[in-house]
Formats: sequence, structure tokens, C-alpha cells
Amino acid sequence: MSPAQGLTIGELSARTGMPVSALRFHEAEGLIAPHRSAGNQRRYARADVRRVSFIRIAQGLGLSVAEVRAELARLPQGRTPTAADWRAIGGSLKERLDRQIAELTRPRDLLDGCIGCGCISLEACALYNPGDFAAGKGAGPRFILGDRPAHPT
Amino acid sequence: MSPAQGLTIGELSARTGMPVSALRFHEAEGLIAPHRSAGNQRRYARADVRRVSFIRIAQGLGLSVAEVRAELARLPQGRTPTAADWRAIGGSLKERLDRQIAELTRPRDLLDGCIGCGCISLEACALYNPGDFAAGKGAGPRFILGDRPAHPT
DNA sequence: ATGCAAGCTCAAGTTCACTTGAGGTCAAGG
DNA sequence: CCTTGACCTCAAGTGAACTTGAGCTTGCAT
Repeated sequence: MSPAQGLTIGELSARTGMPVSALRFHEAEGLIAPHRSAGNQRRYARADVRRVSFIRIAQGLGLSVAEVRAELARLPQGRTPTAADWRAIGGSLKERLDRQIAELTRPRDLLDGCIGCGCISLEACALYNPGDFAAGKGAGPRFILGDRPAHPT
Repeated sequence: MSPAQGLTIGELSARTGMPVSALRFHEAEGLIAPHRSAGNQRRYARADVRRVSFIRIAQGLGLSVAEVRAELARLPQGRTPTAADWRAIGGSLKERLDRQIAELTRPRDLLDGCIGCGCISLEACALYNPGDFAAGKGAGPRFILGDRPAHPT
């Protein structure tokens, strides 16, 4: 195996667990940019294993492709990212998780109160219109927590 | 307004904030079952306001239509649900939220560790294969075994 | 009686994140 | 040289949860 050539898409898929079709899709979405061999086949750098692993982790945590792209955009271009580069992104992910936990904790506590009073689903209930969840407009699926608006029609 | 006749779809929409199209969709999905007027128009019972409010809350908390349907199936048929009936469902929702919070807290704490060590996205990182984010299908994670990146990059 | 908002049904469109399929190319072994 | 398997592109399909549109009917006010 010659590391100078880089990994084929199949090899990267095997190392990361990311399906080949997903790797191609993510390339089209701008999450990763392999170079090509003489015969037009994708060749991935060693550091791309880490990049793809990050994509998997981030999506498992609920980030959309656009959000992952935004995080990855913070990595340096031209040079292989260092541990410190990844650390910064890890911090951003943690903040996100903290926010999500808080957004779940509030209704949970509200629900505790509701269980006592039996008011669940009453229009006056604090749960009913906390202002941030619900309120989806536009086409397309609604996302768990966070509700990304599509765009006005 | 004659309460004997029930609410029209537009009235229910106005009271709950649920779009008319969504009410019709939810009926097709079996979440709600209004009766019909002589002229084939939907007529909703007063208690349906509560039911639709619940659907909104539950979906805001991340339940899918199928999951909402499952919760609603626990309500008594034939009789208008009491506060106690709704309370039982509230308890089930709370358990769900507790689980979700726990599922977010674990990776958050893991990430705290990763921020210290800079290992994020390393194949060996605890975050990478915590066992619950979907993992790939097929054989186990061979990337954990046997694939140590000799030097941090 | 007439007008028109509001209701009805059914089909098709929308977004996201991919997967699947068709049809063709490349690389390595025998 | 030939075959086989991995790779390529591009188009279309998937499923969730709705929305939008077309074409037609109801119901209430004037």
C-alpha cells in the first residue's frame, strides 16, 4: 500500500463505517474534497479519516449537513488540522449539547408541574406555548428540537 | 354558535394553531377522528381541542406521528378523557424526556473529556462508538481494533 | 337567488439525507 | 487479453410530515 496515493473510497468507507454512497453525497455537499487519481477515482488523505469520523459524530449528535459544513469550515484550509483545531470544534459541539439539554430540561420540569395539576394540553398550560417549540411553518419535515425554517414562500 | 354541532375544521385550527391541512393529514394518520355533518364536513368535539393541543406539544418534544398515535391510543375510547387520563400520558412524556436528556448528557460529558485530550474524531475516542448512535450495519467496528493512528496529527 | 368564503378529495410537490439503479470505466489478477 | 470487482456519473426513489393545487360542493349572508 502506498500512502502517497491516498485511500480509495472503499478503503475510507471501511475505516470509517461511512457508506460509499454517503461519502460521495457528502462530497457533493461540500463536506469533504478528495483529489482524483489519473483515472478519475477519488483519493482521500489520511486526515480525511478523522474528518469523516467527525461528520459521523456530529450527525449522531443531531447536526444537519449544513451545520456540519459550518463547523468544518472553521478548520484550516491547505494544512492538515491539528489536535488544537479539532479541540475548538469539540468546544462548539459541547455548547450545542448544553443548549439542547437545557431546551429539553425546561419542558421536562414544566411537565412535572403539569402531572400534578393535570392541565396537560390545556391552552393555558405553560407547556402549550413556551414560545420556542412548535410554531413551524413552511414545507418539509420538522426537526427534533430546533426547527430549522425552510424559507418564506 | 351551537355546541351541539361541534367545531368546524377552521374553528379548531383557529383555537389550536394547527393548520387546516395538518388537521386533515392527522386524521388520515389516525390521530383524530371527527364525525361528519350532513354535508360531509368535519365536525370536531370540544375535547378535540385538547387532543390537538397534545399533538402539538408532543411533536414539539420530538415525537413522531407514530409515537403520538401510540400515546393517544392509551386514552379511553367512547368517553371523553379525564384529567387523570391526560396525566398518565404526561407521565409517559416525562419519562421520554428524561431518557432524551440522559442520551445527550453522556456524549456531552464525553466531549468534555475529549476537549481536554484533543482526541475528538480519533477512531479510539469514546465518542466515536458509544454504541447507540446508529453505528453501521454489518460487521462490528473494525476501525476501533487494529487501526491506531500512530501519531496525532 | 346569488355570491363567495370555507369545506371536500385526491394528486403532486417540498426538504433532508441519503440510497438505488442504469449504464459505463478502471485496475489488478490469471 | 480477459474477466471481475471496485469505481465513475447522473437520475430517480425513499420516508417523514406536511403543504399546495386543481376542481368541485356547502353553507351562510345579502
